[in-house]
Amino acid sequence: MNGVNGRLPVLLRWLEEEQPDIVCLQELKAPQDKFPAAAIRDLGYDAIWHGQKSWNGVAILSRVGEIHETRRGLPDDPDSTQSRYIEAAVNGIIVGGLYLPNGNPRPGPKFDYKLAWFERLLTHAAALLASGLPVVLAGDFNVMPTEADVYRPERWVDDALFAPEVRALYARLLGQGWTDSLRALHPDETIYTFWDYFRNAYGRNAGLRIDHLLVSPALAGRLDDAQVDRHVRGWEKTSDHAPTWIRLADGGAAPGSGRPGRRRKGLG
Amino acid sequence: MNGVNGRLPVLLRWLEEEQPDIVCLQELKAPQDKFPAAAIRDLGYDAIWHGQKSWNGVAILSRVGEIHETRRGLPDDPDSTQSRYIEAAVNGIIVGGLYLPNGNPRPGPKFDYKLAWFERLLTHAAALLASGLPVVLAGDFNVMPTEADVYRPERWVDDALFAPEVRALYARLLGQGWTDSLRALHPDETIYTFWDYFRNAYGRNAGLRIDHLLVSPALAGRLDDAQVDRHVRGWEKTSDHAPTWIRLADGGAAPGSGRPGRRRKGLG
DNA sequence: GCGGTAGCCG
DNA sequence: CGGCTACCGC
Repeated sequence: MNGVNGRLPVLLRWLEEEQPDIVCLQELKAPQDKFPAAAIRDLGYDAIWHGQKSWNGVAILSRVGEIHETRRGLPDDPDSTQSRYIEAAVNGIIVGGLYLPNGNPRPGPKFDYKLAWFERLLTHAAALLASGLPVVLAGDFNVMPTEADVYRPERWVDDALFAPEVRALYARLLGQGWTDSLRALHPDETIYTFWDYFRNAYGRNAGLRIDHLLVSPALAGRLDDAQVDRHVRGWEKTSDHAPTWIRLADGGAAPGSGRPGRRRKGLG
Repeated sequence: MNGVNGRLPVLLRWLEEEQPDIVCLQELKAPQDKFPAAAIRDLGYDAIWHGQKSWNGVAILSRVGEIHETRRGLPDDPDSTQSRYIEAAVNGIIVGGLYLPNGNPRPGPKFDYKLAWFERLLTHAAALLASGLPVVLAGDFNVMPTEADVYRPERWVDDALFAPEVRALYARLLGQGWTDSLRALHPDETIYTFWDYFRNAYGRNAGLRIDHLLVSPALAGRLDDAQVDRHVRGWEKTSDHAPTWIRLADGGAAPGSGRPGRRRKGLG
């Protein structure tokens, strides 16, 4: 979001136009009591959120049934001050919304924190997989997984978003059995989810793919579509991230079976 | 203006709708090189301005001929850091655009500065009158001249905008021979030019008349109309002041002669 | 309340 | 570049 209140008109417009079923938001940049719950509810969305003054902040919205929160914060996190993870059962799926630390500058304590947070995520993700439940992990991972996911890879090798250690952690995560939805459905496409505000990055399409929707094996076969609402990045007063989403076929249906499922998960 | 860049859409809309001939702006709140000259020129206005970072700042615009700057700053001002006065000959008239210090709190150094600035203005105004030229002094004087010019006078008696010393200075100024255009043409009307942003002041019409257009004797006979564009105060993202303007009959014509003059001076 | 500033962060 | 915080001034 880069500020849920500053972007509220953009969020509401996107919700109205796209009517996503379940939404994960990151970077609310708002304290707990400044989350615009009323305006969101007016569009028919239930919401849970974990706010924080100035930084971070994550939320889950749903218009397809109650949100049963399962956790906020990763297990064994020594720093409970940063609101970066929220998880809930919605409509028979576990949804984990996350905002992984940026980690710059590298090296440094922030980079170390990113690695430690990522390790805790791996541990929790393994537990989620072990449960056998249908799970989506969605959010800003602050990692470009491969050279295909960044406009000029050579300029990013020393950056915390593209560092070998970080890419290795992402690879280990996928190695657990998660499916990177966007890449799975578009193996050879240039896909970006983020364009920074400077130097006309969006106009030049100098972007990054750092927002990911990982699905557990129980859901991989139901992946029906996965896209980025790129045009939203061109709106006035918009976030530097574009909404990224998947559509899941109804439980049990095979992918490409022709009929789009009703369930859909976006993030912004 | 309360920020010429933050209010640029409002300014441009008002210029387009009303097409004033000559305009004085106060409280630009922009450094010299951040004045939006291009956008203003695109509407057909020439401009001179004296910017200042964060505070004050005055400008004169004209669409009726060249602006021949005659001074910026009052004579003998020991503090050249505050941009509060700009003066030019335009279309045969001397236009002095001013932003008199607010002066609160009273007593205090800011109040003393207001009195000193006002005294320097009196001295310069006397010189202008002595010249015999047609002169308009226009701007935010930060004075309600009488009890008729403020919503609840009793609440303002200790305020720097209504203090006896300040009203006395304004009375001395008028005593030199200037005509307070708005009051001259509307002796018994409640006229406000400013409504603060708090407590729904505009909705309650809890306003002040602090923006004045004083004309020299050479122009007093040509006063044709004098009004406040009150509705502008109701626009989105608008200034706390409303544009205030006079219309002058063509040189030599008597007031109320039936045919409106072309010349008009606004301020905002 | 609503401008402007600065520093922080990304 | 553009959120956030905080402060300042009116």
